Amino acid sequence: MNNMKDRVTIYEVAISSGVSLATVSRVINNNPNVTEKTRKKVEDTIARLGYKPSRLAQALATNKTTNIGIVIPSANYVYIANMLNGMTDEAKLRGYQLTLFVTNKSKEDALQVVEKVITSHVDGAIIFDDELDNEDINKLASYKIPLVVINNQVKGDKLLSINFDYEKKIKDVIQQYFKKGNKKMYFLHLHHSGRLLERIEKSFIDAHIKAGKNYGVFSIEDSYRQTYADFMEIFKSTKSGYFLAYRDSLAAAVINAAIDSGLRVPQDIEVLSIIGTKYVSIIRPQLSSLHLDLKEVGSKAVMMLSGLLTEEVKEKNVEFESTFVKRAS
Amino acid sequence: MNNMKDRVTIYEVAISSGVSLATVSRVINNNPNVTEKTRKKVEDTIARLGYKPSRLAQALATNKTTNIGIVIPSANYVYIANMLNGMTDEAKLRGYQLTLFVTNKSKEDALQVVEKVITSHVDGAIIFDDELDNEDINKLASYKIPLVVINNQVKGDKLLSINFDYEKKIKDVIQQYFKKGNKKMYFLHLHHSGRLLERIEKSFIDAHIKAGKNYGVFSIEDSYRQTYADFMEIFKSTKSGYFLAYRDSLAAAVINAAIDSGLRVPQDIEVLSIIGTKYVSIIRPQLSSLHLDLKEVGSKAVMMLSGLLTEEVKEKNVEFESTFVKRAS
DNA sequence: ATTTATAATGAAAGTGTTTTCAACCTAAGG
DNA sequence: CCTTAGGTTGAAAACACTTTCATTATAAAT
Repeated sequence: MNNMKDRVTIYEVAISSGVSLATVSRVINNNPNVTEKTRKKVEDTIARLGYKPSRLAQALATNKTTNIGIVIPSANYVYIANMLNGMTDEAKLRGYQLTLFVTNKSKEDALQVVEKVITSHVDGAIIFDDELDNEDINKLASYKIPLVVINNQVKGDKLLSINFDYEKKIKDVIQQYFKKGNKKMYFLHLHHSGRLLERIEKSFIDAHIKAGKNYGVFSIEDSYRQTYADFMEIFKSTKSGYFLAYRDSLAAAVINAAIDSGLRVPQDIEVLSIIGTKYVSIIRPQLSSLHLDLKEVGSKAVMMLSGLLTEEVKEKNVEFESTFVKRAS
Repeated sequence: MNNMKDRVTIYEVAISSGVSLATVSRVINNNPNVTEKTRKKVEDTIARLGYKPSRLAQALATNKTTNIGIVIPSANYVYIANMLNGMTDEAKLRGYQLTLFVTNKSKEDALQVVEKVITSHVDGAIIFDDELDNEDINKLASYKIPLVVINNQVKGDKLLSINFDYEKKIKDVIQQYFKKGNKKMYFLHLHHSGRLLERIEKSFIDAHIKAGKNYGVFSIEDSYRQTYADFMEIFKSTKSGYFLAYRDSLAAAVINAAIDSGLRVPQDIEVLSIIGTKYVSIIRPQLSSLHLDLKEVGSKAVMMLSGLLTEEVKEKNVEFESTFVKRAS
């Protein structure tokens, strides 16, 4: 049995149902200017032949691909997976496909990604990656690619943005802590973590300077294993402190190292994970975190982009508010 | 300053450099049959005009998109994120883009996804989703879409496959346990978890029947929170057991519930996470698991598909071997 | 029955490339 | 100096659609 199908084209459908290409096209696109009779006829032969329009040819003709590009540093982070989850759901609802572009946190790759996005003919793109700077994003914009930019401080006339209030919230948390807490606070500085974290770090430092308080910064690798090892070392001498880490896996490294060093959480060591995923409550002791519904962010981003594409922009900038959730750490 | 660019076409490049479309095309595609002189001339005007070939038009003309479709149940699982990570890296290396198709574990969505993959003109697809059955996959194959199928028992002439040895390994683990362990074993049955888990469950049950041993099955939701709640209840009466859970977040639910119920791990309660991600060693007590490098699986899948596309198939079926890693649970 | 307005249809051009084939040019060989 | 072979080039068709505009068919109005 040879049921291999050669792609059937609109041309064959037209011939086979005795109408013109234009009419078939109208049927496909639900154009009302077709008699019920011919519509039925065409639909029948479409079904009989198993015709499926080529999105490629449609895209070329209409200059719309129904593809949207997603620019992220990597697919491997849980918080990004959460966001992707929201995006895929919303995209499916609205008939878009998602194409992934990952920068791997490298400037070189980021430049490549910009080129790829331009030549890929996406209808628009969502950028959640602060490896892309003003120049990159303006380049995309100059190619008339509608953009939603998440948590990246770039400016631009046409672009929509979503921002988080991490910097502000961190400041609040710190202020609050100054009143009651007594441990020295430490910020975990990550290399190549992007400008969001830099801004948060600045926020952290500013708050301390303003209050005339002492603080510490540890530089760590973006690796649970390495951070755990580092802190096993650190906790040989440092016996107390309040540690602010970017993600829950890094915060978990601190917490686990503390406990494995015989320190008590939160009596001796306190830990805050800035970006919390569902693992904050799986890890024991449970991690305090700034909670944000990343899935919601993802679907919001797609909604906004979709609005931009259909020229029904409702909000140009939305800010997501995170909430500080105090857990056992 | 208006630096908005209208897309410059190959036509304009041809005019502007005084050659034909064909020649420009040759330059773009590194066709050797072009004199250095004209090549230089064309390349200069390409640079000057900022011309970028339209991948859409190229795709239509060549019937190649350099896009590959990735079919997954959801982007939200860590093990899938790991695999995606391997895929994006390998795809970048080989010049492919990844387009996501998620089925949401619904048969209806799966059918839609099949249609979308067909009309999307991907060069090939990687399927890691056992919501797609023989019929679906044969349909894709009948449209001549090169396929790599991961952990899905479908048969097919042209398709490449990657499989895991979970069923066999589970059997081994159980046999081993029969020799030394004394707790009753329980399998955590997930609704809508797909046929992979069903096969593993069958493997589990078979092993017990064969050995004439007693076993238990708990039906759970695919949710950490719910599973945790369920087991807080279960542990009021059940005070010991060896629990096999599909993913680490579910295994963690059991372990946390056990500990929060005052039971000891592993003295009273033992837990095995079948699919382990990096969280198995973050969670305390650390989870025993079957270890598999999912990132590697992802890149292997892309390599294989890439081979299929360039007609250099080396392996038709590869089996990834998982290793049982005994940790503190 | 004739005119008029409107709805349905088709021809053809447009979308931005690649590719085939014929034509052309150049340099080598006689 | 002429022929020939080989490498370079361009014209035009092909890819699978959409869309505009002109034409034809249909129904309504006189």
